[in-house]
Amino acid sequence: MFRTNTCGELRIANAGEEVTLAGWVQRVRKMGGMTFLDLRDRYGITQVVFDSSDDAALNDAASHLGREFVAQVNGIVRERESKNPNMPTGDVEIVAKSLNILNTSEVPPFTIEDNTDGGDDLRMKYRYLDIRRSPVRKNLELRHKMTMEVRRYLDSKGFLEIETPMLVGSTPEGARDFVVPSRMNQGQFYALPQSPQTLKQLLMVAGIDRYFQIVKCFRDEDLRADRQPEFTQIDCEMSFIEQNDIIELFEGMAKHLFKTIRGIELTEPFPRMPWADAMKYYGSDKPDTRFDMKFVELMDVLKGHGFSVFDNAAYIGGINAKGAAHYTRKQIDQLTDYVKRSQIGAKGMVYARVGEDGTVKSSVDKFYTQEVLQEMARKMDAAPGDLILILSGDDAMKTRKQLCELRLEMGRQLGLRDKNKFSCLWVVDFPMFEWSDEEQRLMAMHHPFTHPKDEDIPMLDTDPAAVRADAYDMVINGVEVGGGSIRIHDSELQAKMFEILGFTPEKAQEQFGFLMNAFKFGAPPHGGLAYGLDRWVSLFAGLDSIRDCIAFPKNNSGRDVMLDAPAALDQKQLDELAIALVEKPAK
RNA sequence: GGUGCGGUAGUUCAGUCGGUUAGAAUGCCGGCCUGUCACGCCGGAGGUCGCGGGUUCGAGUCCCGUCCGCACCGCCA
Repeated sequence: MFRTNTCGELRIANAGEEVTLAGWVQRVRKMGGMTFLDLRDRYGITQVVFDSSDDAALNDAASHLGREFVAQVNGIVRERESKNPNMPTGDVEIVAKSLNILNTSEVPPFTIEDNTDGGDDLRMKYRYLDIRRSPVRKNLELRHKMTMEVRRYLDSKGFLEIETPMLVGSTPEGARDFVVPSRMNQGQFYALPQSPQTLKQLLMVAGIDRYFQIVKCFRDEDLRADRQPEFTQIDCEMSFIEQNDIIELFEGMAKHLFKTIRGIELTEPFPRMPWADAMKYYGSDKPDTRFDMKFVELMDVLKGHGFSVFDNAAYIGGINAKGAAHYTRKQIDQLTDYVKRSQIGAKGMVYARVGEDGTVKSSVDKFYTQEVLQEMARKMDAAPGDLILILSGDDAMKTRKQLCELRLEMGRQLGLRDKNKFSCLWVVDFPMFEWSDEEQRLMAMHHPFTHPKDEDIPMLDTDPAAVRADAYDMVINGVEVGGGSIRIHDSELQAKMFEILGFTPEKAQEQFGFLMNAFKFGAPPHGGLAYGLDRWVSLFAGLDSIRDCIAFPKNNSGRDVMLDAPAALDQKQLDELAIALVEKPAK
């Protein structure tokens, strides 16, 4: 037998047993006449002891082991003379009888320990070494456990897992496609799916009724800490349902995951917040509701008192940072600089402290009487010790987004964004469309197959920008962990949607004819949802970046630094594909 | 496409106002050590200061360009 046990399982009860372990050399401690070896595998670390008074040659061999050598050790489990309470196997050690070096190793470029000395770049280049570290391995284990629970839950609800193709056609709308040239159809290209959206709808037409798939999706857009060019969705679709059915079923799945993965029992229904409220009170369609600090509009209180910045503003809004009146001038200046950064773009920030005696001291005292400031404080629900921060601007939506950034930063500074606290909600009633300045047309906010709210359908002809959709996002701690919608199942309505989106009937037929044709053959009412697996795992693992729960992620510029991909193709391959590269013109 | 921060020993970093031979920790190599577990002690090796140009008597340090990494904005139905 290659090994009788793993390096994580032996306990005091095993004392006296003869065992064989195999693993990697974590560390060797040479004490002269005796040598301690920490042997590591996926399951843990076990100490092996070599004693020159028992076997001098064996002790010598052990003392020459290098880090990350692969070794097989046979010996007797013994209770330790001095125990290590910090490790699960710390009560025992293996008294070595034999040592077999299965492979040597070069010195690794960074330490294979929980707190490695390696930087991100280096860890990615040697990801196979990084994954030997338990924090990374645990994230992958968590991910595995989550997919198991997802399958268990959805299976119990009658869902079928069905694979859809990775090589599909490119579609307009939405993100840029990754494209794959076709050798057999020269000059033509597949696209990798941004999501199996239309295919799962066709499965509904096919009568599958409840479908899911844990599936890779591809979007050729710039990366972020929470965005990879390939990512995994838990993609679901159901027939003969209403929005509420979907929300309840997938809220059930969220609760199942919280319970089985994090041991958190969520009993209350998740709040459902209309999109308009999310924007009004949080300036975001994915508010972090772990803390309150809602926006309060202050136009009526602060406008018209001779402070020209506010007098000319289209929006004035404040947040109440409870108990933050102790903020120094320097801290407030830093906050001002924060919101004035080009990424946020506020022009300035007004602040007001509520003193212990209840008086309000602001940075714009010369424009406002204490009465006005008191009225503002009342509106803000401010108590002694609170700090009020106010932004204004001539574009209400932009100013709200700036205030949103300020709110999140204050939440962070005040320690209100605890990674072990979870606040879930549904954001519902998204707008159907949003205006694109670049394209000079309405674009689908969710996607072109989203069903408008029944009561808003008449407005498709009169005021399409005001139409709301049967679309919903699940938001946890300010992270959009999933979203979906009721779909259009009527070819007439779908055609109208394409028309509003600026498609000619010919173009719509060319791009989405397969879907509209399918709808002519008895498409059932249907809808669905997709959860972002990477984001869920990151949230449960308390990670700052989804990269940490992906075995082999891409870097900031979409490169796999381990594989050194993407890379140029051989001329022969290009010729087979009939692809000619264009020299980039010099700048 | 844009903004910010970073790039110095294998690794993580420090390096003052531009000034002598560029440092620390850790890792690595050698020696000592029989109860260590971040073992300890002694000794040693290890540098294209990302790359190119400029300013200067003199550049790791200042300026310009460029490459790479990270975070963010745009973008991401």
